[in-house]
Amino acid sequence: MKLTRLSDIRRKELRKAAFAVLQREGIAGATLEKVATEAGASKGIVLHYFHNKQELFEHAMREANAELRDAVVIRLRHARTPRERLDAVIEGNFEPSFFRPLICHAWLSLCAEVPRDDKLARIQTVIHARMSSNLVSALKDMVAKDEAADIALGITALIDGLWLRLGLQKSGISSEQAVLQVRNFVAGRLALAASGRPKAQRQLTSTGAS
Amino acid sequence: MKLTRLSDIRRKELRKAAFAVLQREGIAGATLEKVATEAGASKGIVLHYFHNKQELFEHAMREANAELRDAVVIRLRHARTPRERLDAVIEGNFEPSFFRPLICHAWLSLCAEVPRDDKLARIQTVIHARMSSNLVSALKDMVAKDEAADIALGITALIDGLWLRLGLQKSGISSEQAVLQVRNFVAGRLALAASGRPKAQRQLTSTGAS
DNA sequence: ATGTAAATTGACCAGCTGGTCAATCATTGA
DNA sequence: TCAATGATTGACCAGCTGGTCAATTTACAT
Repeated sequence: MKLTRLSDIRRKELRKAAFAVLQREGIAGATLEKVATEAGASKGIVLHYFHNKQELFEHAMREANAELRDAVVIRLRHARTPRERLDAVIEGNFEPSFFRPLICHAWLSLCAEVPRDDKLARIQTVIHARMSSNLVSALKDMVAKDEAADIALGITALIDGLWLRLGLQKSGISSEQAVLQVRNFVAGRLALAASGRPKAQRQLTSTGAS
Repeated sequence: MKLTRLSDIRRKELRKAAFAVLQREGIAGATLEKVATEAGASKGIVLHYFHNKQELFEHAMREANAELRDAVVIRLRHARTPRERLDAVIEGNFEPSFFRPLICHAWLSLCAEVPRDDKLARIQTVIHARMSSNLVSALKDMVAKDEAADIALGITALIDGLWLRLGLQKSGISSEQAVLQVRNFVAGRLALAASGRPKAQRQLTSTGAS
């Protein structure tokens, strides 16, 4: 009854190596040979533990997300009030040790393949569902249910967008800036929800985007 | 004095073909042969008009962005008040004929290569600077200058995030939803700015994201 | 018409790709 | 001790890649 079988260790090493190569080379330049070298092994061993290239990178995406998820879960454990749960999700998603351009680059490369890889798409769906669920669970005590869902969608989009900025802009933003930006978004939307309108404004100032 | 030299026409065709292939195949699967076939030409002709593969896709990114930029510029031309200019930028970025998953997929693939292609990085910088400038120019009449910059950053990130959601989620969001989401963000932040604090809240509820 | 420059093709190449496979090497349980 | 199982390697392959190039066709100014 070994807690860590050798195969599990190797597989984890290879997943991490795959993600590391993705950071440097992008999806177009990430080859099995490079992953093997990164892990200090031969190409054959990679295909011994993973059925093919696609499967390897699917596991790399799972691995990377698991770390982010844990950052949120740990903070969520210490959260008591809805507000604290909200902050746990927000801060967890910008955990300074993860909120790094290189990690964003690798993540972007994986996201870019989502349309052509059903497994990757499924992982994305799960990630988003979990995030949405966490957020709505905290928000449902503060605003109406559908308003909560709408704000949650905004938060997830804003988080993704701030990550994107980190990866694409040379002088990327800091973890603190990002957290502050999301907190202000929430504060603004909550203020709006509290200030009268049962639902946030509809096309009052519309000039017709169809 | 021809308005459209043959070479310009070909180059435009090839840029569009490159972007179309990017939509289907992603950056990893986009080959010169496929681009040539998409354009109804031979591979040789692609390299006759573009020095190499990288240059081709750099021009593809410029081409795609130019269309989005024009959607904004046209709306901006009819805008009189700061509020209308704001809406012009927001609605332009979700122009229904462009706000499509396939376009997002191609765009994502290009963004994923930004870290390894200085020209792509430069284009991204220009795009973001233009967007930021447009937004701040409209916001500076409504709030303090640095608050305007901060809100503009939030808007750009939110727009990017909503695009990402469109591309990654099976049941993507609609153009109208996206516009509404950004409008509510702006309304919330403006309400916050007007309701007392000279600058949006700082770490009042912080639990320490370092 | 005719000569020149540009457009276009397809053959060609060396290098790399993901993936297979037979042959070793290491571990371990009995 | 020794068979058996799994780990690991490196040789090998067919197919595709970006890129070059000489040859041919087309367009056009004179």
